Amino acid sequence: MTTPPPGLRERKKQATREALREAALRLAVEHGPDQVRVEDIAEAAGVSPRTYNNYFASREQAIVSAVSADREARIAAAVAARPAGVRLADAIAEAVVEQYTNTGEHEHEALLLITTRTALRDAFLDTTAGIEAPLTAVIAERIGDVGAHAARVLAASVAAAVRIALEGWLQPTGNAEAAGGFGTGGLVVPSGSLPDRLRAALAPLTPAFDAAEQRTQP
Amino acid sequence: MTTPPPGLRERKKQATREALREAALRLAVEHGPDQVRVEDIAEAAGVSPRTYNNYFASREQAIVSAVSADREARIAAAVAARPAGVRLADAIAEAVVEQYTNTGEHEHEALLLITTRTALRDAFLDTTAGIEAPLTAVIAERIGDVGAHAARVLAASVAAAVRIALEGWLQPTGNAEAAGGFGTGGLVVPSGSLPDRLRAALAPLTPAFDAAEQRTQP
DNA sequence: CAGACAAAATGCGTGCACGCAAGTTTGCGC
DNA sequence: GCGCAAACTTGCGTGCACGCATTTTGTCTG
Repeated sequence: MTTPPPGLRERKKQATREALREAALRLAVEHGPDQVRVEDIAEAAGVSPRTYNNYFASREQAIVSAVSADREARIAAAVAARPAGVRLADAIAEAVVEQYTNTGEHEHEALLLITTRTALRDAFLDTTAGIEAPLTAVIAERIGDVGAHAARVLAASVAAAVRIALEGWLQPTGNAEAAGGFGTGGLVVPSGSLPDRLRAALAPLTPAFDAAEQRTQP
Repeated sequence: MTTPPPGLRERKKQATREALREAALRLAVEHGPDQVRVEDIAEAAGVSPRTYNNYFASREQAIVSAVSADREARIAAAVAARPAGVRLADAIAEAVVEQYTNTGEHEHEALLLITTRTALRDAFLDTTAGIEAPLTAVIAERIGDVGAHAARVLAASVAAAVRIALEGWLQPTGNAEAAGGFGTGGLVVPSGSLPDRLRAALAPLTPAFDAAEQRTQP
């Protein structure tokens, strides 16, 4: 289940993908997100515009993917790396926080950019959906095949929680009427760091994980 | 907090929206989903193509919205209608099942259509996101303001679960390798009715709701 | 009722996503 | 090495989403 030897074909493909990522982000930072056309990105990466669209389904996706890279796979690996003794809920929370905390200098600059445009923000939030599949796998491994459904649902819930945490974190200035049709009541956390937000968002799901875990190892 | 008297303006707007919905679905059924251009839908509804895009952000959204209509608001109302005695998790599960079960003749025809195109299927699944906000409101009302965060997360989890249930239900034929990188283990529910799927998807979240509910009413 | 004001409809222009049908490269067995 | 099949790239054409400026249409007030 390891990488056999990645042939030339695959390596070239990854190189192109990386070139597009890098070009997209760099141009967006240099000239502003709205002043960059797909044509420019493709040219900077040395491919045709049509090829660009074989790699990314939207302009925003390319820019954002330079930041999110392949966090998806790393989260699953981070969960699997935790000793089997710790509670599943804790293992996941720690892994998630860990993977969303490596804010390199380079990335921080990009995040500021993302905050400025709603389309970019949305694209970034959509990347959380990518962690569902890997998470489903590791969760299912813990709670056994009888909980295959549950694994899927729990993974999706985690993704949703992470999304919510990021959503609030990327909010430039605090605003009200965010929840659903009525003010949030007035006493929500004003801002908070990203790790705190992530932990807070994941906390409500803990009981569900505990229950799922206990059902298999009584 | 009731509807004062909805002016002519608002009524016309809803009429236009309804006309677009109806036209989109009808034309899609008649000529096939791919043979219908936005221009056709707009013309059938008696508005300009540009106006069409003021109501719907994509062609698929218009078609799908004829089915999903405003299930969002109805789900929240259905939850609120349950007596305060029943467990929150049960109230939500019942309300969700109830709202996704009224398969009118007309709707069933549309669902078959949706199954045939991936783009339509995705658009339909995306409608589940719309129930988050109303659900957040009703959940928050039950568990109090201290659980404002939790309400948001739980609502999103419910939406995710519903999405998963619908996803599986719309699958034309059973296929493997659906979960995350490895076979589902072999013993998942082959098909099942929609209500069953919904209940099964929501079940893993029950402990989380119980915990949230107890924290406020010990 | 007239005139001001807000909201929605419309026309136009631009960039984009993507299907399709070549053309080109890579991998592989002989 | 040779040639073939699959994978990837590219050009082209079409329909679409959406910003902007303008016109039309409710709505409110004196």
